[in-house]
Amino acid sequence: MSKSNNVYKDAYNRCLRLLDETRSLPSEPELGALLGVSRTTVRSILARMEETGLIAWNKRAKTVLRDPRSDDFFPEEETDTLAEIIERSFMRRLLAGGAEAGMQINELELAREIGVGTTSVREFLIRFSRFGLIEKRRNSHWVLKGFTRAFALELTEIREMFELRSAAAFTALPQDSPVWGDLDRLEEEHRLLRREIATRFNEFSELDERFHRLIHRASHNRFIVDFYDVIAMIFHYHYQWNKAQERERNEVAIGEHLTYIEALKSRDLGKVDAACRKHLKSARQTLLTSIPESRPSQKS
Amino acid sequence: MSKSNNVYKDAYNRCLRLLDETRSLPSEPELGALLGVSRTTVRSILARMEETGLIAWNKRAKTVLRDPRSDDFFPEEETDTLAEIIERSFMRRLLAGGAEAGMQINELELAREIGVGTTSVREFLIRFSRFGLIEKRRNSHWVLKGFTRAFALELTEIREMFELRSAAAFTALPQDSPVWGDLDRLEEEHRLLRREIATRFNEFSELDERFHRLIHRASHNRFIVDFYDVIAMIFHYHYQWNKAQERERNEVAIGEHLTYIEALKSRDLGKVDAACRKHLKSARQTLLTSIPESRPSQKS
DNA sequence: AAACTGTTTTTTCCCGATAAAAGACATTAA
DNA sequence: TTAATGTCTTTTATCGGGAAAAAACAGTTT
Repeated sequence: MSKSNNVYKDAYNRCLRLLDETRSLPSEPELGALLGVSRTTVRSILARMEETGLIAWNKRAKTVLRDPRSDDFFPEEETDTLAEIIERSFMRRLLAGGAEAGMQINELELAREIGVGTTSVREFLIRFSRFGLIEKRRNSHWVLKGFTRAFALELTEIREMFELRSAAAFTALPQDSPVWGDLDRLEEEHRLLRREIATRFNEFSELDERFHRLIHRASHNRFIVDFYDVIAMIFHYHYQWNKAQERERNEVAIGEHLTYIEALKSRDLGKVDAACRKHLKSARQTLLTSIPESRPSQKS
Repeated sequence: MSKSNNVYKDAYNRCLRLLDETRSLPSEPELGALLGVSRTTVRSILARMEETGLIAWNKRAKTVLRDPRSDDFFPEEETDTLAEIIERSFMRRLLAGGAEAGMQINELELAREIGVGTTSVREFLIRFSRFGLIEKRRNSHWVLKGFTRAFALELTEIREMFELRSAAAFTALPQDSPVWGDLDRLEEEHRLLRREIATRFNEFSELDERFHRLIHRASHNRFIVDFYDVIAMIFHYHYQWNKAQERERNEVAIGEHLTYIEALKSRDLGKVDAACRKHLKSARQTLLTSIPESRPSQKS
């Protein structure tokens, strides 16, 4: 067993949802493009759909025979990539306490615990290292630096630097740039979400990420754009971790975003700067309050 | 053959150089700390040194019997880590032309060409990806983004942002901080190098890196400090690539560094800002001129 | 009893192998 | 003659295994 077929399973599930909408499926290359997989995988999917009586498949004709039932779907947990599985396990350990800074990370132990090969764990750790939470000792183990107050401050310092610059670049974008349309749509989504905040408040984090990524992209700088991955990762887990006053926090953030959007649309640099600073300051505050204050270290 | 013993060979060579200086070697743990390896490796080294008649080894007594000859050393190329070997091969390909942006990178082919396993190549590519020169397509190959003008501009934009901030932080450091001593020593080295610039101009790049790292460290921000790895990597290969007017360029840079150091010591923020800006501007210029202007693309 | 040496266990690093997935080539239908 | 399908080849993702190196443990020496 060398490679799981999660790509196939995930694409299969997504393809099932497509079945509801049409009477017949498009061509193999088209389906591949739609699902983001190769034709090889598309054909495996079609083969199984034929087998389970979902479609009749003869060359170009792929007729839908029946609606998918819930037991046609592969279980959710089988559709995750190994990287996702490892990241989740790792972050659970990291956030579930008992993860003191300085603690060493054992590849073999992690691999055994998660039930995967060491290679995958190694690759994960290498990829993960750019988030600044772990560090490698030459020819030796990894060291946990910890999700500390210092980390949050360093992270937000860069974030503020980058976002202020991106926001300024944003206002300088020509009127016919498609970003203005994107911004209008995001604004609309914000207004919608605010109206239904009572029930949909947990949808904010996804909207938040799309909004900030749009702004960062205006920098046209790959290092700034890529850095948002670090922020997104931290906030992703932060949102899962810190549920205190989630509704209120998100409501406030939506308001700040709308002010920020207005400022961007006015193209008034002073206003943009102020709105951006204000929002980032409160974002930093929320992040900081969610960090469990570690006992003051006995000595330097 | 699963793992080369380059750690042992490299440490052995370094240990040989130690032999010149003393009549007897220190304890095993001490030697390990000195060479940065474990006791296991130290003992392998001692075992071989005894075998080749370099030392007499009996428990604590490790007496030097003769001076090492040049054929006692392991060949240089056997002391490199796999990661170094792969990086060098990869960068040679990248800089030796024929590496158009958009070209796809084949792990298997790279591994075969360099004569290493695919795992090592994969790990290298993952580590290397943070430099922003390559990018991974999900479930598929890597894509070369190319060492282009755009890359250099994006890199230097961040560099300038980070260094200006670090330099400002530097001036705010208390008088009793050890960095002022470090700075004095670096200044002395600069003066020395300037005096002997005619013969030692190629030693500048190493001094340059130490100087800028010292400044970046003052930011106390891991993301800023880590980003210098990207700059160092690019400049490392840039120095090997672009030898045009190396002496002149380095002489100018030394002058700029000295002004910059004076400014830091004066703790006058305005002066620091000006000196830093001036130096970074000329550094950017040198980098830009070394980039082969690619033919304007036929169409978007 | 502190610091060393001798020995054993564990972990890291790296390869080769294999199934999944992508990609290329050949063939056929509209 | 274009765009699909059918078939074959190559590449990627992942595992298990084994040597190098680190780390832990036990026994000695000063």
